[in-house]
Amino acid sequence: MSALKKGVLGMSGKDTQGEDIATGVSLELHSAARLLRRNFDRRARGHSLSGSRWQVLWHLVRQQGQKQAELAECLDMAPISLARQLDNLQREGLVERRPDPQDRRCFRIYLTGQAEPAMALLDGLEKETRAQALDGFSPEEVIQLQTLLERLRKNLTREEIEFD
Amino acid sequence: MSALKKGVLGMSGKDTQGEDIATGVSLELHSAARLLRRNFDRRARGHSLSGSRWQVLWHLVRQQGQKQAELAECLDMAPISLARQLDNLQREGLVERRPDPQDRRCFRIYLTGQAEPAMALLDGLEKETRAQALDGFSPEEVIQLQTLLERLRKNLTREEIEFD
DNA sequence: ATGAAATAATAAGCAGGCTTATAATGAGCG
DNA sequence: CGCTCATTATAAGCCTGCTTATTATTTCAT
Repeated sequence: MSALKKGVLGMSGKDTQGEDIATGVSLELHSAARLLRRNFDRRARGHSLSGSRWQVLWHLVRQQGQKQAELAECLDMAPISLARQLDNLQREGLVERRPDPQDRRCFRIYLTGQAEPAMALLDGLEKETRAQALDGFSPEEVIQLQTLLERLRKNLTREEIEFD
Repeated sequence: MSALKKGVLGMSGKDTQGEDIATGVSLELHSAARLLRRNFDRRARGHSLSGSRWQVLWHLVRQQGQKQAELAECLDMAPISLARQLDNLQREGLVERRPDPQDRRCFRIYLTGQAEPAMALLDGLEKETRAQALDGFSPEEVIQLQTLLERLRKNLTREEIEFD
């Protein structure tokens, strides 16, 4: 059964218990993400904001002027999904689509002045949620988690490209 | 600014850089979960299955006979969300709702015989996705990730209860 | 015993993500 | 030039999850 080259799955073959534990990673990841989002969204709802809006704005604060396709890739999100988020953000006056003079197909995305107070609020809410989620974590553990997740994410995005 | 009791957020106050890194945990978690789901769902789509179906079935293989509310709590999911999943799974003949003789309000959830081959297939797909996601991870790192996520999840579910 | 409060499942309707398909524009090559 | 192919944004429609509201039943306190 070539248990040798299994690598990560190396625990397989021993018993089902080992596999169950490994499988748990997928489930934990899902649950954790869902709970995090729910927690954040509950805080943000009153202000007619949300986690997904925050995610987009957070990136824009750090990098404006990208076209939608670029921005979507940075956010690991399908372009159409981002487009709808931008529709909403634009309607609420937080974001601006500026036509690109070089290429009439695309828009460049910028924050408006109104985005600043909204971001201040959202950053606060995110901090609260994060503090709850990471209660009892040492700073090293936070970095550890962050690093592991980053590697996982890169493994999966790399895979996306190879898929084509 | 009482930077002392900040705990996890202890890096704040120094500079924005530290906060950005900490904030990244939320974003990474979201992205990782989304990519994982997308990867799995792409594999499963051809068989008219999905990650969310797998999640429910996976739990049922290990514990049958729970009522929906109990099952939903195990899965960190709102009861109504589970209900709709069960509707689908039932329609496809993978799951059964049996009335509880003691309490006519609730059903007990069981797998049918048809569930077994579907689970074999899904477990295989999940293994593939997981292998990609965790490529390059040592077994210890997988455990680490799993453990950190579990703690995070528990922090957030504990919080849910306190919310009431 | 009975009426009020809790609990189980579901319905209605929204938000966010994805796939697939389309229209418009740009790029490249004959 | 002109034709094909790639790319940008969007539309239509599905899946999954949530909140809030409803109905049926149970529990419990009086």
